[in-house]
Amino acid sequence: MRPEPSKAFDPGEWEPERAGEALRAHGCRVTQPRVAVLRALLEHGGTIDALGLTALAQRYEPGIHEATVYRTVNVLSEVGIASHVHAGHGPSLVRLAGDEQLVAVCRDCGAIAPIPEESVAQLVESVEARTGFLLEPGHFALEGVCGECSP
Amino acid sequence: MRPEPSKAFDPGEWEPERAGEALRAHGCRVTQPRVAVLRALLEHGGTIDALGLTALAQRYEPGIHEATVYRTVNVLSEVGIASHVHAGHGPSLVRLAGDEQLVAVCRDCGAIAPIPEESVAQLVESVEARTGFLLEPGHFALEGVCGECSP
DNA sequence: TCTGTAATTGCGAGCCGGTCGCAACTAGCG
DNA sequence: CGCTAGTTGCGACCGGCTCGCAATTACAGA
Repeated sequence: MRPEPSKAFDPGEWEPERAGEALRAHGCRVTQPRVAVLRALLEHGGTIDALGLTALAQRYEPGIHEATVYRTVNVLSEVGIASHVHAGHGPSLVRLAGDEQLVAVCRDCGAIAPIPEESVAQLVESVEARTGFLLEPGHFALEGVCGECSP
Repeated sequence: MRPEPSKAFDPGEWEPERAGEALRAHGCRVTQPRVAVLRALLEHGGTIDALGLTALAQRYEPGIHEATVYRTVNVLSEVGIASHVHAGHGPSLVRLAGDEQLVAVCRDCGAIAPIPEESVAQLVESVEARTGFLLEPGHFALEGVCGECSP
């Protein structure tokens, strides 16, 4: 799910150990559920919704509760390890910091496609030049219909 | 989308009578609740959420139910009279067709800026060519920081 | 290593925007 | 004017997410 080898995110970036330090540095405890969520994010390596993330995290922490995943994601965001993306419709998405990228979500099937870096740069630049707005492409998603869902 | 991007939207465009024709042309009935919602949209003249729209519509059709407003908005969208926008968290917004444009919302002050038509076209084209995704600008909003909120 | 204690978790209830099924109502054709 | 299928009102329901609370647990300090 991660087609950009050039600017590729290095998963080692947030190996549990380093992430643990980041957490402690913010006065947060390093708990098993949190590590499980982190590992799930590392394993998945891309953008994922809370439900999927919970499912993945179950592998490392079988009893982990959905609410805990939500809380953990918030903590990870505050600490700068992860960030959440609000997709127009449907659930919001999570990904590791450093893997931030503008994505498009299919309104019919929910498929997620990364937007080519070049198109993003073009947009950001052009919008800033003309409106003064500095877009934050990592924090929102575009909506549309994917190739498979459109006739 | 409509041919006149430079000019402001003319509310007269969707006077109940013309809207009625559009509805009938799609095999839909012109009912009092629908007219009430339409008048509320005309009266308000901008983007509004379903709750606010319901409140406004009550003036013309006192007993109108929230579910009816949602359904009506969907119908109006299908017929091309209105469209809905997803902006970040919170409820989605409705506006009259013709008032459509991709907008950016400032994450700090909530300011809304229209994105230049040209930048949008560029983005849509480039994304479609490279990912097969057909974006639907006007149905979602971009997020960023406006000129005044960023130093 | 053991202990105290405050952060964290699991759990279920709850909130909120939005949708659905169904019986009653009504637009509008004939 | 009567028929009938599209609509409405209503309440139950759904999915995403948050909250309150008792039980659990990380980890600083003894």
